[in-house]
Amino acid sequence: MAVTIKQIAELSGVSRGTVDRVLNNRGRVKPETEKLVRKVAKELGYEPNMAGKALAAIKKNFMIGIILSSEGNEFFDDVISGMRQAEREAAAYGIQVIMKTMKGYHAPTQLSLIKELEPLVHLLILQPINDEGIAEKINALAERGIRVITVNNDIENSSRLCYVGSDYFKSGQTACGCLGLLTKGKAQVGIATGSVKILGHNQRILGFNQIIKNKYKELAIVDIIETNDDDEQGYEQTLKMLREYPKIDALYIVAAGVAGVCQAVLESGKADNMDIVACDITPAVLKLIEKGIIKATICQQPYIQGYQSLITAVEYLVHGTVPNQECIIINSEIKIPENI
Amino acid sequence: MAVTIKQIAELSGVSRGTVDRVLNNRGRVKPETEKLVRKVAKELGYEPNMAGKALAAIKKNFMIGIILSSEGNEFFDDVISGMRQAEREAAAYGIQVIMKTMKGYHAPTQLSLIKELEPLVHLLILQPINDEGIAEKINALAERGIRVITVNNDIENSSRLCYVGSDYFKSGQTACGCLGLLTKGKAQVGIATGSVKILGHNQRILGFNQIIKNKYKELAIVDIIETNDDDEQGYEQTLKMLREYPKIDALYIVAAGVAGVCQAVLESGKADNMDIVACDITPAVLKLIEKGIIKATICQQPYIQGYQSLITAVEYLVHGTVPNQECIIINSEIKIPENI
DNA sequence: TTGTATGCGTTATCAA
DNA sequence: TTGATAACGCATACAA
Repeated sequence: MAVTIKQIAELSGVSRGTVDRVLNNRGRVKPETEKLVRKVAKELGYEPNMAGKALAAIKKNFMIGIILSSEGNEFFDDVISGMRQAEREAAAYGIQVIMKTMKGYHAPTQLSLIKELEPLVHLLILQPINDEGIAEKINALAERGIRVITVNNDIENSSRLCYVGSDYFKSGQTACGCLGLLTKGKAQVGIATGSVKILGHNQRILGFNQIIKNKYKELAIVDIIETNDDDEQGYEQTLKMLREYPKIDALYIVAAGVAGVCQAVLESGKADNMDIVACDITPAVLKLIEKGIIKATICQQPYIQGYQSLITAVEYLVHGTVPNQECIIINSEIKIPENI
Repeated sequence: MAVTIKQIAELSGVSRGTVDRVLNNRGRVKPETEKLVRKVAKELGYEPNMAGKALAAIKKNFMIGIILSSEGNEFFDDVISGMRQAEREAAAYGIQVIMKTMKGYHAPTQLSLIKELEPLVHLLILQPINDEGIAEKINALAERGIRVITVNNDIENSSRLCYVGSDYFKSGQTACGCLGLLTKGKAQVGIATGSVKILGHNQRILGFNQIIKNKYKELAIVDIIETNDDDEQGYEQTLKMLREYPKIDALYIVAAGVAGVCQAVLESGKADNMDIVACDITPAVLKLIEKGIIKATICQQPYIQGYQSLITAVEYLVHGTVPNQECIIINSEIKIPENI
């Protein structure tokens, strides 16, 4: 039988209320009493019961806000599925969830969504735009007692409670590891990134580069183009790159626009001698994987990201659990046709 | 606000007890009353509150038994860690866990452990030995109301509640996919299995073979040896195989004995021209991966297996949740040095 | 500074 | 066949 507050109260010769005040540091307790209660609690090895806490938490009517730049980006479908699952579990605590979505990365738009949710919620899950104003807003919210959990992207210099998402640097390292194995460590590599303005994309390229430097010294990056996450641009830029550097025999596609990039490879007649590694797994990528055009893709488990971010929020509100790492890193997985 | 039994009772003009009897099919309710209550519950969209159930479950003093052939097999260290984590969470329901371990795969030993736990537990998590007597015992337990969850290995023709573990066939497919990419689809492959008597090992080889047949037709399996999960035997057998078939330039190591197998490869001076894919990630495998001797390993996420099996048990006991698939498959992950 | 009473939602027991 | 009531463990408003 697990130890309860009631037992501690009886053994200490005080009331349950007093034990509660001691164990939750609410003050208004005589020092000697406090000492005694703590001693008894420790001796018995008291661990608070989660079900009891959960039930009591219902009365607090917690509300969690979510803001995602998910519109028109199918990557987030799975993130949202994960959040929906976590939302069902949160119902046990009487916690409600309110989600706002936006399109693109316009900081003022995100700011106004934050202001909309601010008066309603006790905690905010945010896929932050990398902008000074957003960082400041996160800090301001924290001072008002509304903590922010960043999801999918992190934001530096802010007092967010934690970050839940992938390690972009490691994702890039993994991509390079795959390409190294595929090419026996010898290739002329072209990189198709989304945008040099997006932190995550750059971090992936940095990781990729680091492995080249330390391990695969005969992989050479000969060009980097930007797709702006767009198939059209990916197509045009890739065609140009392949014309300009005909020796390219490997590609690392860092972000979206994958279908366009691969279209260009096919039309250049180079598909047979090109090792391509991509990121994530949209329906478009899936097709290209199955056809063998893309050899491997590094996936960041969007469902888990969504699920874990909301569960972390619930734990914080209900049990006061602060995540023990500041960054909850969701592993990146290597996917090939056989393990999809 | 979520709907509660109390609200249903008020709106139906009956007591909470009656609502409980209806919704949990306990009988002893007048048909008309039952109909009314069900109607009201449906209209309000009633969903039972998990925290409430959890709290009430404490009084039942549930006990879960676990039996693992884990002694001397470090693969299970992570399985057990996952179980320990789930055990902490089970404490919220007042559920206790009792674990028995054994060494090797002697069915009578396992049977006697089952008999030891039988009078104590409400559910059993078992890593079953593939034996007729064990299957029968599982069925007998089910009839007495003690359901069994198989973990890591499944057992056919039994009334187990569900299986939690990897898909060995798919693991083999994935291994072949990796080897296909590494060798550009052309290689003479040697296979080092654990034992042809162990179901999981055979299923991996079947999966491997299926991908050869359907996709990589120029991969040829030239020999299969048994390590019996032992480094010594792995070493001897591999040496022999490499002498006999000097053309072998790829290896699929299906089970343990990895260090021995690789030692033989190194001593034959063939390491530089040998693409090796292994399974799981023990400290020995880790070293070989980091040295580049093993190019990739297919891991079955032991921690998740342990965690998920116990969580599934808890859900079943507390909420009566029967898993919606008969097999809860834990994904196999491809690991290379960069994503470990 | 401390104790008491009540409620959170579900389940079980006992009485009617 | 039903209803009333008391747990389960924790949190808190209010009384003392």
